[in-house]
Amino acid sequence: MASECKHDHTELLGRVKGEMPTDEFLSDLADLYKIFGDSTRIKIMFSLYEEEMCVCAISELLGMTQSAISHQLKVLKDAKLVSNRREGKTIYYRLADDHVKSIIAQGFDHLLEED
Amino acid sequence: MASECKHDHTELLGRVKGEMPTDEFLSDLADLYKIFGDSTRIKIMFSLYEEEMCVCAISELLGMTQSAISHQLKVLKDAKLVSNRREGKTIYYRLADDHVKSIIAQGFDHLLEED
DNA sequence: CTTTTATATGAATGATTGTTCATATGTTTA
DNA sequence: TAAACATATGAACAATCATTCATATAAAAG
Repeated sequence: MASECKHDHTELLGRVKGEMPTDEFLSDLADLYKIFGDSTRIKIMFSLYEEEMCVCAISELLGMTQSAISHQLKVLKDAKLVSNRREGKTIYYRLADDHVKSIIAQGFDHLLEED
Repeated sequence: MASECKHDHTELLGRVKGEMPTDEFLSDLADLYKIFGDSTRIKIMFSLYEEEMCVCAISELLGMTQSAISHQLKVLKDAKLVSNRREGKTIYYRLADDHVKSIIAQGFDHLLEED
């Protein structure tokens, strides 16, 4: 399956391989970024950046159905990127921790700092 | 299309809306993270973390076909996350800048710091 | 206890996307 | 210039996934 070129990479590959995390770790890392890689979810997380919001407020803000928002909130919650609390019939969501904020801010800066 | 709940969110929505970037910006942000959200691409970027590598070395390292690697390198290059140089028949790829490293490192830390 | 309100969820569908296969491009060597 | 080598790329296929629709759960109000 792999390449069939005639180069000799044994030295280089040995070095690089030694510094690579496990496949499992790298898959987890990809899965984490995958969650940030959807504009609906990004918008939800941005909405929650400053304060908590209930589901219907988010769906109103984004102009999307309550169902679509609930599905994405579930994805975010399963990934522990948001948490929630119930108050009567209403459920309020908030960002899980400051780490989420810093990841958003990081990509934000990257986009802004492009020539 | 939007929610039809009876809550009054006008005040909240006004506040949050004022701090939200444009849809276009948030889509670009999602697109950026989408690129990090694939384990093959993450592995490629990690491979290039310390030093440049040619295509066949990467495909040998990851145990994947040259074609698959080339396709993903194109995605990474279009997003300006990697750049390359030619040396005879061989083409060497490297990370475009330190921003890519810091984004990777950020997610890395997030995974490591979980309970 | 029935109705209303707020949210969650399963199934279906359409769109996106990663890999493969075949082939093309570009460079060196014989 | 013909063959070998390194990489790129278009088309096809399979798999993933975001949204929709219908419906379920759960709490409050009447």
